[in-house]
Amino acid sequence: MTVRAQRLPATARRAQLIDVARVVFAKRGYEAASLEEIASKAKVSRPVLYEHFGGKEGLYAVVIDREMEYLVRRMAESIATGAPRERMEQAALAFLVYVRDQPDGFAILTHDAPMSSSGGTMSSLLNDVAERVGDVFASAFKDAGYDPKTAPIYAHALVGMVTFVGQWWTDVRKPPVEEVASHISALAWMGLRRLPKKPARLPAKKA
Amino acid sequence: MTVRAQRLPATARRAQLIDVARVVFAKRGYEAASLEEIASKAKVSRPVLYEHFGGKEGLYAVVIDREMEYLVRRMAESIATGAPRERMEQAALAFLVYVRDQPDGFAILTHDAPMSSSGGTMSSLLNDVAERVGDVFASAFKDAGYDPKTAPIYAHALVGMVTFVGQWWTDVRKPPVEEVASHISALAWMGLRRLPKKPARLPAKKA
DNA sequence: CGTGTAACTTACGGTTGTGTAGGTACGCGT
DNA sequence: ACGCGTACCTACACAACCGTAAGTTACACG
Repeated sequence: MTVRAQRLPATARRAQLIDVARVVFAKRGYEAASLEEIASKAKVSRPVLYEHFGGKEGLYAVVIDREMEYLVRRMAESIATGAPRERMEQAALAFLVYVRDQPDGFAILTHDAPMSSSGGTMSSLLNDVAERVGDVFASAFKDAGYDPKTAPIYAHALVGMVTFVGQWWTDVRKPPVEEVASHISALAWMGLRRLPKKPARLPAKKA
Repeated sequence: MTVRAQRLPATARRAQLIDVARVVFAKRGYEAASLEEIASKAKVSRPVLYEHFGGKEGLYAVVIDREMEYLVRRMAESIATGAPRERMEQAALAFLVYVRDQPDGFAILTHDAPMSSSGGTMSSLLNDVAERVGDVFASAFKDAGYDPKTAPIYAHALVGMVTFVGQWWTDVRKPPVEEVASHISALAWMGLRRLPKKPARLPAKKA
């Protein structure tokens, strides 16, 4: 017989459950994750989850929402100021810092999302991020005389770069993200043709 | 009562089952796919699947193996000859042609892979591709005086670019892959700084 | 010190999916 | 036409989940 759970106020319990669910969804992905496991890791019985979130989809939605919110805010802050090249490097760095400091959150974003219950296609969460980047590019392209219709290509290319490198870095955890970010932005900015031997590190940005 | 399945020789049935499984795994991902659905789509009862592949993991393993084999062969052929810049564009093009012509196969590679049954981590299939690219880069970097330890960064960055753009292209299906490939390789080679207004198309390569 | 309500639980029903045991029919070779 | 093996099926045992109903404990407040 499992010991009775410690009684918590609703909001506190809710917060704890979200934290636990984050970890489980990160490790297993949506499909393979079970409410059973989440409940047991939270030292609580399953109906509590239904009480708070209505079911698996509801819980997942809350977790996703929080994570996207967090990431997008961080990215937006990081690219608010500076010259184009600096913004790009800052964006890459912000993303990689997220990968480093919130590995569970990052894992969730890279896992398969559940089907939209009406049977639609499987959609990558990071597509939303890429689309926002695409908007930025589209207007910049317009000003600079490039074809704005090609903007999504470049936007997705850049998001794909950092995402995939981030996944690799998660395994290796070396070198430090600042160095990785400078390599990535060097590649994106200079191209392979004029790759600097050792990309310069960004000066620390003051908060 | 479902009609009795048409009797097929083992090898033919096996081939058909792999084809059907490919489609189902592509649409659902490993976890959400069920042998039930595969069997029914193949107009066959479930035990037939066990007869041929031993179980879900076995079937999945066969499908994956075929797909990786196919993709890697295509990529290897495409980068066999030419100057560095051309090879890169050819590689990107080959990948995107695969995305276009084998959408199911590509979907499978981008979906979550099942856990290695001993409880390991979820591994992206495309990591293997990136690692091969990494080897190419490592030796090239050594010759050119770059730090070979940074090669994986660039390899993963490039694979991530085409993968993510490929996923986007799957939704939009426009512009033609040849144009997308030339944009991508222009970005990777020239960098954002010196982006050409309209990247030149590659001359058709003779088989 | 009761009493009501918020927080949690045990218990059940139903569905879906994996894997296996044992039986049936098709059609080829002779 | 008659085996006989290959191909295939029905049926079952079992486990994992999801979701819900109904009951139980603890704490706050009059």
